[in-house]
Amino acid sequence: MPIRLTDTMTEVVAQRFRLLGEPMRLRILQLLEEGELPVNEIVDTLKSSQPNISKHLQALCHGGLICRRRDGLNIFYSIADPMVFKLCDLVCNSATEHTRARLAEMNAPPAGEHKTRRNGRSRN
Amino acid sequence: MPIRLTDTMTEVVAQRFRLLGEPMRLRILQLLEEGELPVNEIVDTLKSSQPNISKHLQALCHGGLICRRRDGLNIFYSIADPMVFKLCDLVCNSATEHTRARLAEMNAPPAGEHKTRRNGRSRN
DNA sequence: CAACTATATAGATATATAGTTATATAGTTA
DNA sequence: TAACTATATAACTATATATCTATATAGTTG
Repeated sequence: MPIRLTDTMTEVVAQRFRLLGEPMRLRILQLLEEGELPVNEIVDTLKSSQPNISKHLQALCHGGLICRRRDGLNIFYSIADPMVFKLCDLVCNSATEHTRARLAEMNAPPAGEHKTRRNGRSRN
Repeated sequence: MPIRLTDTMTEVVAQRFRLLGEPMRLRILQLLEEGELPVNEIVDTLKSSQPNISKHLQALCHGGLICRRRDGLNIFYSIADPMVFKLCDLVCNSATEHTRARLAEMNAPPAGEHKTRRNGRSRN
């Protein structure tokens, strides 16, 4: 079957990946992995502006990756979907391997791509 | 431990997620899941311009998610790292669940929160 | 109530990038 | 060689968004 996902679902999945495609948001998620935190602590730890952190928190919250709880003046954010860490591990391992392979390439001479003879069009 | 990833590694991981955060690239990956394909078939199937597809293919190739092989005039691309499908499945399931939860929220009255009853807040 | 604190939002700017059209490159075939 | 084909790249436009500053909102405390 050619299509695994509908167009709509593809958009949704892409949207989620994009949510994870920002270093600052990844840092926030890593921070929250230890447990819930109020905004000001995240701001202090990550050394960014409060509005910026708030915006990223909104984005993550809206995307369902974290959730919020109010306690007095503080808003505590926490991980809503631990799946993100599985994702990060997968990507991290894969990226590491890719980098290692590239380094190996640079050490070993490329030796030329073996040119295969053409075998007509591949209509399947 | 507060920090799971170094700053550099966080950037690398974010970069990879961003690579997956584009519907067109996800469609390309889904297409290639069936097997290697030359550029022109991808262009025909996805109904985008050839330069656009080529650019996305370059990005995916550079990121190590797909690899290329020349055969005569054709360049065949194929999946280099099947991990992407694990990622997609994870995200897909998580997103589906999130959507389902939201729908349930809309049906059930929001009795959970303490004092949020003064007026119907449209935002969430 | 006013003053204060914590967080959210609005508006502006700058950068990244998806898509376009036009052209270049590489390989093939006459 | 020139003509042709498949793919890549360049230059541009338009859109998205990360970050900033300033301000608004919500809750607390005097």
